[in-house]
Amino acid sequence: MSQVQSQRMQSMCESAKAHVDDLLVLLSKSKMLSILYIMNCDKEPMRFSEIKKRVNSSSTTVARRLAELEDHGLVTRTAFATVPATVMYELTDDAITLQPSLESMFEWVLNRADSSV
Amino acid sequence: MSQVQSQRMQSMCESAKAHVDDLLVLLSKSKMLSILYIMNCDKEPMRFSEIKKRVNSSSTTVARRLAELEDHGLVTRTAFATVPATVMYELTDDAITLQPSLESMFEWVLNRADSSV
DNA sequence: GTAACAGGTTACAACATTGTTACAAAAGAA
DNA sequence: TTCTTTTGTAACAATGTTGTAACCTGTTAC
Repeated sequence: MSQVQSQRMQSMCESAKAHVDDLLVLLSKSKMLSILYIMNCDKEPMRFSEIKKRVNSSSTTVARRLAELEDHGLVTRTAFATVPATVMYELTDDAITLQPSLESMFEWVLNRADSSV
Repeated sequence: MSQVQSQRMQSMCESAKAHVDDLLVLLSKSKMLSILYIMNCDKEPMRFSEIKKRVNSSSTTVARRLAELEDHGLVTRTAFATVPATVMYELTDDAITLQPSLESMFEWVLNRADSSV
């Protein structure tokens, strides 16, 4: 850990610790890392059905995860009045800054999964 | 996503996908990222009580997480016959290769928590 | 003999999360 | 008119996870 980070850690007030925990809880929810990773691969806005198909989970869970991401300002939701409905989800700039970490973490996961087969 | 990764994704057999999911589920368990991060900061072997204190969780949960990490070959557990007992946990080389991702992810989390106060 | 310590385990009740099923809206196609 | 589509939501039972409280080991100190 760098000295700057260490100092920041130590000087952090309770409310910031709560925010850190909050974010870690968010990121630790089921399928959350996958959703963020998938959306970061294709930088384009993505439809609900496409996300659902790629993470291979129920509508309920995907809808919940996307709502939580929206609540935290990590995705934007845009609905188009087509028939049938079209809804696009897009990562915010803040979420995009998480990309290097995600990519590096998934690379580790893929390598480990590979070598364990 | 790089072309190499993309190809690896597509050519992955079902069992590898299962391994990926397994790892993502592991990493998504409560306190797991924190434990890995903390142990990666201090590279030294760490005592159970120290880990427990730093992640601020119950013995039960910390013990469960450490056992899961050991099962996955990400930490080693070494018991010393001192009185009272001393047990040291240490990241394996494999787990240490996850460090850059973790550090970068926690930096993102800390920055976001900071700016949301 | 009993208190204290680290490092747990076990049982269990409370709580959280999941997927399933049913439903809805809106409009164009058959 | 009814079917189809996408994008969800609501209710609910099943399942999973958590912390708490009690207990255990082994040895040294009182």
